Amino acid sequence: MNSFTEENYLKTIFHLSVKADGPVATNSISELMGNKAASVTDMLKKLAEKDLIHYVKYQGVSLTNKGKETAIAIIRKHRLWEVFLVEKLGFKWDEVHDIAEELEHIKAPELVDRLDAFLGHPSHDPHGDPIPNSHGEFQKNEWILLAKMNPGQTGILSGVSEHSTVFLQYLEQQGLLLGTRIKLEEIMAFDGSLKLVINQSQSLSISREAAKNLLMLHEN
Amino acid sequence: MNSFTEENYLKTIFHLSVKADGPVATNSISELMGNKAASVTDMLKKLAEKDLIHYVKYQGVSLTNKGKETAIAIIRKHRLWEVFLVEKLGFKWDEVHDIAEELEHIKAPELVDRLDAFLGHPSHDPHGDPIPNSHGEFQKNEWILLAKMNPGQTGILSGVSEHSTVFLQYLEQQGLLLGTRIKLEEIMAFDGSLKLVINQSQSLSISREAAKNLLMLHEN
DNA sequence: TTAAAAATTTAGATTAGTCTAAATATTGTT
DNA sequence: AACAATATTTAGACTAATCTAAATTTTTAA
Ligand SMILES: [Mn+2]
Ligand SMILES: [Mn+2]
Ligand SMILES: [Mn+2]
Ligand SMILES: [Mn+2]
Repeated sequence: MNSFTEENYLKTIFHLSVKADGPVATNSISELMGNKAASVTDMLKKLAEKDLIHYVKYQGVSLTNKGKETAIAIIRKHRLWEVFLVEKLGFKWDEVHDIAEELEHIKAPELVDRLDAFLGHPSHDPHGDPIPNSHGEFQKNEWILLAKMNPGQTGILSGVSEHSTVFLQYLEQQGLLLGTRIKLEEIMAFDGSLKLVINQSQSLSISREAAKNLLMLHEN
Repeated sequence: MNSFTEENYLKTIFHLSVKADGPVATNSISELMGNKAASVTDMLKKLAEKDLIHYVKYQGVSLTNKGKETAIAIIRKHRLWEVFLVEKLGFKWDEVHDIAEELEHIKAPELVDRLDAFLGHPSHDPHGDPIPNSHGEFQKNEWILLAKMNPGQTGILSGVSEHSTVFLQYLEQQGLLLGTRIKLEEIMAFDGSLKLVINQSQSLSISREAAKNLLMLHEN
């Protein structure tokens, strides 16, 4: 069995692999996990030893099939627990990420599938991320960053790429919930901030920083 | 914050304190936890340092108020999760102890009380043990061991003092569920085994070993 | 009341995961 | 191509939790 720590490394490597399409760099893992690069190197050796990653000194890493399966299983648990916390226990979407960070490491093999059934096999977590099924399959969302859209375009806010409480509370305060229709009116030349119209009525301005974490689906 | 390991020691010491009324011996902790006595001594020093136990070299330990509160909080979580697993996820009572052993260490402070409310503030876990409330209060059950009863006496099976899967499956197979009315007919002179009548109809024989783990309430 | 047995603690070692500082390899730039 | 900057790895050290073997204390019982 893998330790709590090994699982967190695998999950981090998985998330980084999705973005960058080459191998994942030691430093990027170090940065995302808040560990020093030297510590990361030690762990990479151990994960390679266990056939969870492909590791070539100085050349970065990628997940083996075994490693990918393991990572996806953890992500599945994380997202199912987030649904549980919001749907059943009444937590708000900005309160559940850290709790799920603990719950995702519970090992009991029966538990996940029973939880999934209890929740009615949800397809997405409270932040819009797809939940892998028990075979590890899940659809890739056709998301486009709000920050990449052009003035005049419209879309539905369907996900967030940052799960921190501060960010999610900010969104809620601005009325930016998942499912909100957003029209990008204008991009300010001065600071790149975005002028929006939400739900065809309310107008609102947000920073480019914020827009980089908002995932949109085109209407159709 | 206390580590996973420290929490398990506190819980073990609490359970041992309930039985033996003097201080708890190093060896008894060692035996129950499956660790060597030398390891226990190391941990006792650490727990004493953190004011969770009273520890006098060679004289055994007892919990401080702080230690007792901590232990009860963990037991509360353990028992609530067991109820969740049985009531909501459909696990059987013999499958949940080990899973709860993991879940009891989840730290999120909001979680417990929300779970408690979601479950409708249950008073007992699936094995008949009382669940402490959020202030750490819980009634002591007036249990008597089946093995201590006399022939002719009748009672309701209300708890078990052993939570292992093998034992619980054995009980289920014999039709010995919580709530069953049991009349003790006779104690065999040869091996001390007990002849029972359950629910006023079915007759059944069990070992003294089994009877030592069955907790009865007198009818009234 | 003293010697043997049992319980407990100490000493010294090991493993996982982390760190800092130093060494080495890779990449980018003149 | 050579040097500087950056990225990565190695070396050596630390903490938490465990172990074995040896030393010490307490208990039992002759
Ligand atoms: Mn999350
Ligand atoms: Mn995690
Ligand atoms: Mn239990
Ligand atoms: Mn535990």
